[in-house]
Amino acid sequence: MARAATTADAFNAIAEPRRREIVELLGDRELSVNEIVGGMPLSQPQVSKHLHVLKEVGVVQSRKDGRQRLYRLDATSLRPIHDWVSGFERLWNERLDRLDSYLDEAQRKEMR
Amino acid sequence: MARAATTADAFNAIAEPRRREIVELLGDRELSVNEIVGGMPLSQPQVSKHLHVLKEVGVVQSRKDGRQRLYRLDATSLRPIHDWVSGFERLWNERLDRLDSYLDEAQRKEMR
DNA sequence: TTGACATATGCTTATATACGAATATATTAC
DNA sequence: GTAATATATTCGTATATAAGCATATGTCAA
Repeated sequence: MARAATTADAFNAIAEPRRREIVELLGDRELSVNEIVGGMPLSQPQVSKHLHVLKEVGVVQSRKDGRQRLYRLDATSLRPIHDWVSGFERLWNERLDRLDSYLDEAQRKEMR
Repeated sequence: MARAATTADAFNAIAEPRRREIVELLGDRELSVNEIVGGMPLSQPQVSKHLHVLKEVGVVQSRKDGRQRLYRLDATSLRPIHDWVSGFERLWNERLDRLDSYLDEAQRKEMR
């Protein structure tokens, strides 16, 4: 089996640095494709392709406006990622980390 | 050019669902390879390979213990992901979202 | 040393990119 | 209709998996 498709979920779509850049640009406001192209060193076709991927996983939405197509971020799609990572947040808190180490050690001793 | 390597950074390493499962298992405590294998429907070689990827990006660390090799999560490696996604957290807060829409609209009108 | 156990590595295959370049498809203006 | 602008799609290529299977490496025990 090959690697999961970039369109499999937001995790995969966002793994690509360029797509994260695009998401960042859209964090401020709705943008046309060309505005995005102007904001990063990437060709128009590449931007369109990345937008396609982002749209397929629901990270962005688009609407027509004349001959432009305006894209905007749908931040709720990023929430699963946030939730998943947040589950480990306490582990990188120094104070709790020390407590954890203590508890882990105690648990390990107990299991012997 | 091909897709970025899974070992490029934590974003790419974590895009793989199986690797996220492994990370979740390690969230509780240090585990041996076989303990991980027992905790998910994956062969030992596959688990070892996934652990290799996770280790290369610093998501896990390992130490020898007799003929076992114990892996543990280094949660700080997940922090960049948390930080990046958190930057958009306010956007999925309903109340603030409405305010944003208002401000965006006002800004767009202003720019015409 | 031999054997059993734990883990890592090598090989093959099917598949999916990301980019570049060219081209196709709208949509508006003249 | 024609040209110009904005965006999407197609094609070719180099590259990188993830899984399955076999096998190598390492470590302890008798």
